[in-house]
Amino acid sequence: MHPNSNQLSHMGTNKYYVVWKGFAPGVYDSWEEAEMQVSGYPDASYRAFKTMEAAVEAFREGFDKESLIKEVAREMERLEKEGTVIEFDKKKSGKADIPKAEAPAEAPAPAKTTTPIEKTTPTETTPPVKKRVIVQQPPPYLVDSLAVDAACAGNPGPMEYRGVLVRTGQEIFHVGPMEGGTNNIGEFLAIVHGLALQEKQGTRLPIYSDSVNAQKWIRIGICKTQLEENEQNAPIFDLIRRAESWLRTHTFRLPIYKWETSKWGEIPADFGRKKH
RNA sequence: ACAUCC
DNA sequence: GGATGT
Ligand SMILES: [Mg+2]
Ligand SMILES: [Mg+2]
Repeated sequence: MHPNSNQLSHMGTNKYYVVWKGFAPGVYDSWEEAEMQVSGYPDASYRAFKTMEAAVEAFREGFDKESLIKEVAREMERLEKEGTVIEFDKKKSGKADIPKAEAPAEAPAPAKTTTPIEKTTPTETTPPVKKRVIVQQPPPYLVDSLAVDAACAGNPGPMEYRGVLVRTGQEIFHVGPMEGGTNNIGEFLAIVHGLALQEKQGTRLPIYSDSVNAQKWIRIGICKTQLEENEQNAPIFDLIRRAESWLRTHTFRLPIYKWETSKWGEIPADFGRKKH
């Protein structure tokens, strides 16, 4: 469901758009602005509000309350259908066999409110009267960074990986699909590719990966996969050897950080094809 | 258990 | 539900 941007296109829009998860979370007063922050962002979270006050308040909550409520409602319905009895009584409960209900989903912790960011320095092209960005939270991660991720259709299965600029979502590299890889091989190769490419380009963006496993393999300089080589996946093993060799023969390194998926949502390089 | 991939 | 990994 997308807010409609067509109607009343003249004389400025009257809605306010909260972006909780997007390239630059904040409150925007035009769908065009908001859309730039959410389109192409995995699991983007955003909603339109009628007034700036409502929007700012909702943004400060740190998450989309509306969708959380709907989630909880769906869960209640599901439990009801299963015949699960939810017990709201306090400590004292003499009743013997009441099936235990799952704890209701907890509200995510509100985004940490750190110092308000200075507005992106207005250029001459910025409309002077009306600020377009009403509220802007600095994201908890480094925006000047490269995000990498891998995917495979089955594990093992056809494997691919890519890297994107966190700031813009722009894809910097994309390899595959290649037959018969594992998730972990892909996550490993993605990081090495990010390092090698940046050395070649002369850039030094820190790298985000959501794979603790791959980060460890980078540290030890070895792809410790248990997958066995065969004819089908030979090209992947070729790549692995090249990657390990690169790590051995180059001292060039960059900070590699854990992308905290549970707090920040899917890494921007995600392929967005998980179930659910 | 944690982190991922389907 | 199943696989890859520490
Ligand atoms: Mg990943
Ligand atoms: Mg992913």
